[in-house]
Amino acid sequence: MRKKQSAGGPGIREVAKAAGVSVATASRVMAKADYPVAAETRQRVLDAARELNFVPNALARGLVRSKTDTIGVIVPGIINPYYAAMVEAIDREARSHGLTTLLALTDGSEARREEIIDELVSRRVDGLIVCAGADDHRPGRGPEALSVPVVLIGEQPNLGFPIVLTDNQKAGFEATQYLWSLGHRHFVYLTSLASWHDFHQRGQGMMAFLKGVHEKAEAEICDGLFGEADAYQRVAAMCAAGLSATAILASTDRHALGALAALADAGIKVPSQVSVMGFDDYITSGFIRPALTTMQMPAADMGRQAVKALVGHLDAPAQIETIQLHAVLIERSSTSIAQNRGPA
Amino acid sequence: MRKKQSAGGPGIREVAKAAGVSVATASRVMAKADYPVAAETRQRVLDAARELNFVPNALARGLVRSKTDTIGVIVPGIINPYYAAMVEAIDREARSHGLTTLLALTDGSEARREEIIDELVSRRVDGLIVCAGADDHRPGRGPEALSVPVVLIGEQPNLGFPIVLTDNQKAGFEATQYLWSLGHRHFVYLTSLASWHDFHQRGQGMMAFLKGVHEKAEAEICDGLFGEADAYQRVAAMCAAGLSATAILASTDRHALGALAALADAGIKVPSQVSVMGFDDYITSGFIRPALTTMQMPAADMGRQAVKALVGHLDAPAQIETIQLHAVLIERSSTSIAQNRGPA
DNA sequence: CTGAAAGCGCTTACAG
DNA sequence: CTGAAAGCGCTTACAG
Repeated sequence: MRKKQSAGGPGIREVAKAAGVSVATASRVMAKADYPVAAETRQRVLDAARELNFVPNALARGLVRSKTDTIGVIVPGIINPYYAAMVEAIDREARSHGLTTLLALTDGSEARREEIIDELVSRRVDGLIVCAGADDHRPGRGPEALSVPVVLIGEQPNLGFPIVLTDNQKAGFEATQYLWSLGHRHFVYLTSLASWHDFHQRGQGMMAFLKGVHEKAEAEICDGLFGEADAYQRVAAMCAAGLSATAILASTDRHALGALAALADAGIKVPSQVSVMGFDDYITSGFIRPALTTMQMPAADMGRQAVKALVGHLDAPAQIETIQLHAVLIERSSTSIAQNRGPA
Repeated sequence: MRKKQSAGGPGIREVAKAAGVSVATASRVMAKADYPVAAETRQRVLDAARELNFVPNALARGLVRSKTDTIGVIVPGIINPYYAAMVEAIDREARSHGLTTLLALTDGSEARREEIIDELVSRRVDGLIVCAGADDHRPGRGPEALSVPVVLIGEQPNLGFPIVLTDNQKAGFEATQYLWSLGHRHFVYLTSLASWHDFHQRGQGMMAFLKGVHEKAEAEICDGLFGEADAYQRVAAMCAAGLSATAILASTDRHALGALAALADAGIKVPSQVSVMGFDDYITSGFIRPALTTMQMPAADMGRQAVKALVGHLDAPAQIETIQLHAVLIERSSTSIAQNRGPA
């Protein structure tokens, strides 16, 4: 490379020249607000930079500093409002720490996830937040194989990193306990596959509760459901065959929505004939009728906690910790006739 | 800086040394799959790289190439499924062109948007996709002030860039035409502020249609609504005061959802007493009961088109073009009693 | 097919 | 408070 590139606008050298200072001084003014530089000199540099419309090259800066002030965030996707809320919270929290978020989507593929990690590491992110896919099983690389600090969100096989979790089992336990307190003794649990950690653990919580009661209870597992449409069809089929359960617990509001539609189309009244309950509390859930009772999962909070943990690690390599959060029961009219009105 | 940094894993120099070749050759093997290198030499480099767990430094690479194979994507947020779908589509399309997406969120602030542009330019993205906020008014910088190619998505004041648009006015026109064909003559349009371009134009389309009919029609604008809750309260108030309109057109499914809840709580039957229709077609909309008739906006398609336009510009500075897409009417049971069953 | 060397645009000890 | 210069880790004309 023997000749100067002209692309990319003015560099700090042009700014220095225009201000009549060395590039070292120009750099100090531009990059370190508190570095002692004579006020008048500083102003000249600032003026020159503005004049030339100077935008510093973060690539060069990152290269020499071995630090980019960025964190990589890996999620399966953002169509799912659960991850969308998580990502927005991460972005805000990161920004408040002076960090820029680099978001990457895996589409739920573990292979893609590993590619993405390399991609992000090659861009020299200062840290990584990896959000679990629904059924991540292949462990990723451990701390020794990765050159950046990592914080995990959600159940996943990677051991040895700090991790932020919501107690899904407890949430399932409490949801069932609530339905039980309403008098329900026959349950259906709508779920996807046992490999989907969160959903599976919610189901485990249900079973744990039912195992602890000293009264006869029935619970059917209806699995293999992936979206609203699956849930709709399976519940419609149950209704056609004669639904004997009085409570449907859905592993996510998405399944609950499909179930509610199927029940409505079959002429079954909710909650007087059947109660329905979900997990997540999507914005939608409070505005459908009947409004959906649900266990609100703290997606945004998980995101925030993960950033805080990561920033902690960046400042000083900290202990491997597990941060445990909890779901909150939001009671609405799909389970309780006392809650039949109001906007949410 | 007098001493070597040890951070960041092995560099290409270590790989070259381990393979017994020059860094030039190592670089060629790692970065240019088609560059003529002796097969055996190539293999030695590849082996050494794997052995050392070499992850190339994208910062250094970008610095020397003046090219990062990244595009910056600026959106207000991703909680809104409209933008979430757009961003996912952009990410996939970009990846298929070998580009990585850098996503940044403005929270709807024009000031943040401009900061973000600088941030992204400083990271030397190869191009930028700027998705309009609901009421972006302050024009951003034009092509002459920006050193990267830009493609816009959605109505916004920036002139001089290629732009991908959906014809909101036509969508509003067609929605109204459809409701009219069902016999409705008295309409309410639920919207936010006149400054929200998309919503405003949908309303303009409604008015345009009504202006063209030779029969008496009434249309009320109900504005200042921002979410489901606002729509709920306003429609609830209308119901309490005696609703005289027979058709409610909501500028977004979110408003429609609030309206449906208010109508349900007021005991007003949809669609037999009042028809409700929205825009966007969120996944939810097909599963609520009554299922929501809506104008499906091609968010994903807009994203894909924007990437294609941007890639075109990258390859060869192209013409300033406007790509116009269209909404699709999805008829469901909230307007038509013929459509009262089924999963979607 | 391969290598030596310049250079991308910054930051930062080091030396005033 | 300021500057000269080395160096971050790559890529790429140039010259074999």
